[in-house]
Amino acid sequence: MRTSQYILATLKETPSDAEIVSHQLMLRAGMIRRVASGLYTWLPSGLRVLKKVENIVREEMDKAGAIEMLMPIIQPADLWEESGRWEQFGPELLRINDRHNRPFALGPTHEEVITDFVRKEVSSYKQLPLTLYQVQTKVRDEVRPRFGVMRAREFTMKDAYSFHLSDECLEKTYQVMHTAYCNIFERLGLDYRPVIADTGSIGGSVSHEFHVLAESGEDAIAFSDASDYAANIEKAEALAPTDARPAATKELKAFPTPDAKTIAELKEHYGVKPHRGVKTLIVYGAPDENEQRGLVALIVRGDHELNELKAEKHPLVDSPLEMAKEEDIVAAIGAKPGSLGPVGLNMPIIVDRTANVMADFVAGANKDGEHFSGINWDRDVENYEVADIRNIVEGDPSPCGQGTLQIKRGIEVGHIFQLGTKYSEAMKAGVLSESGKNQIMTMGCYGIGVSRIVAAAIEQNNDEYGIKWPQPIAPFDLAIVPMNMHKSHRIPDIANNLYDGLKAQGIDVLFDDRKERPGVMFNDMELLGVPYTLVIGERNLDENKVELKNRRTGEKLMLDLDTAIAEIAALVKG
RNA sequence: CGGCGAUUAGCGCAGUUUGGUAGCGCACUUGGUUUGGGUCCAAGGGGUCGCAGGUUCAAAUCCUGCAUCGCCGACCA
Repeated sequence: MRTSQYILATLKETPSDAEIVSHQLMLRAGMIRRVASGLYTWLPSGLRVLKKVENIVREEMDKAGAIEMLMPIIQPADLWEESGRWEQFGPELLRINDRHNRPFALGPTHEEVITDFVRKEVSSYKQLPLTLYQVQTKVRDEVRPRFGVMRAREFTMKDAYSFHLSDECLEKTYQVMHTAYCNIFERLGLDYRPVIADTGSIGGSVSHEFHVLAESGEDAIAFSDASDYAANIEKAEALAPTDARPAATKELKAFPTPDAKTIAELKEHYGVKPHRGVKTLIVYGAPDENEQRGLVALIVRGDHELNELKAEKHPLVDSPLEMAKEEDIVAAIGAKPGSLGPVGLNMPIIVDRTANVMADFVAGANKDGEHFSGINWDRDVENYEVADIRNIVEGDPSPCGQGTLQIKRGIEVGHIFQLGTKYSEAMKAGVLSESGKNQIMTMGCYGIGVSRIVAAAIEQNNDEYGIKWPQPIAPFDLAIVPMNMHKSHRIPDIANNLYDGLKAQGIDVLFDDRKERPGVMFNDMELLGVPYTLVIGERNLDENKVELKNRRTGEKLMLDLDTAIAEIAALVKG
């Protein structure tokens, strides 16, 4: 490609609404432009990267035995009603009506369509197991799109679905896909981790997320410092403390706290250290046989956070978890939030494991402007349950039994699930088994955020000059930058010959043939992150040399003009 | 969905307090100059100042409504 016939579209200034470095650099390097909130046009340079990522994903999927197909973005509402997700999905599912006023959804994912396809086309156990995939545009009407293509409303995703007769067979394919995912992120040249994850709205049992590690990541991941255990923070178990609860030494005593409604204020005005008190959170309980929801109290140590996901999995708690409204709390307890505690509380109480080993602690007195000190479990609070309902914190023991936990941030770029029969059962997707009986298939699903990988790769590979692409996904392998070509007799011929020769070697070359000053060209190529720059100037031609610069290492190599093509080809492809 | 802020040329911004003919830098066009790391000089093109209404002799500027975009929050009692 010649820059004179290309649209480089680099910017000197950073558009003001770009927050994180990948978004800024994608705009500045001329990869994307915003069309509306969360909607982007991919410019040629951006598309080149996107395609390279896509192709690596494709090659590894094919190697893993998955078969590519393509499903529509627009999907009929009936399929979503069948799976129950038409109601369940919420406003993130973008819904449209056609000219006959029939309802459709723009697909945020394709479980319904693929399950419908397979139940119609696959009828015998002999056709299983089967893994199908596509690389396609997904639509999710995000509450808050941000960070450019990182959280866009329209994005490119690779989604694969596997179908099996048994859970054992599903587990086998799941492992194959897990390995394929690791291969993909290795080939992309990214620092990543597979982590144990929650299954969320997609459903199912076993699940792993693949995270690219980056400070700007939206997810927190807990790692063991002594094993390869890694889990999404929302999923990491907080083990029960090994220390036994100390004996009670203090009497239960009320004290006035008119200025304290929060743990922080309690510390500031009354000197109560957060880890010596507990937080009492009131949520709605699971509905009873009359569909009535009572209240449930959740208690965690003052310096800990409630883990919503863990709490809503408790049978007493309604799912999804919902914090009680203030008027319901006042009606049931007689005190407002800020003065609540477990003593004399007339509702089910769930106590976090760590809060359960506290003695002589502080909590609200269930009377506005009053707290108790010297509270002790069993003596002052009799009926309660103990469960793991808090987020882990750095330094907690690892659930794997080895080492302590550390927390890092990551960008979720892949997520794989053992779905089980959630969709196949709802949509009656079965095949005839060996014994001639209809049997519901068990399913797996495997997603990779292709466009998000592009942004994540930049988060991990940039410097003050711009992007530093890993070779396999760079928009171009090499840029030819001639010095003052229009003033030279021999440079145009030599540059053109090198350009043709390198292209013939299958190398993606960007030939900067603009009539620009050298500095402009160097800056643009560095911003765009092209891994190698081949500089052709009179100075070195006198010795029959050209200069090859490595974007990542800054290393400069002087190449002999006659052997340059072969040497570059070996470097780029090796 | 709640709070805050922004909206003036393709991009980055000033002008709004105190109403009086729309500005700067970058980018773009033309000519010259320069040429191994974002040259310099000169001349140009480009705007219904987000939209609608109001006040006024006069509105980018004041008032009202709306839209769009962004940030923060959406359990932390």
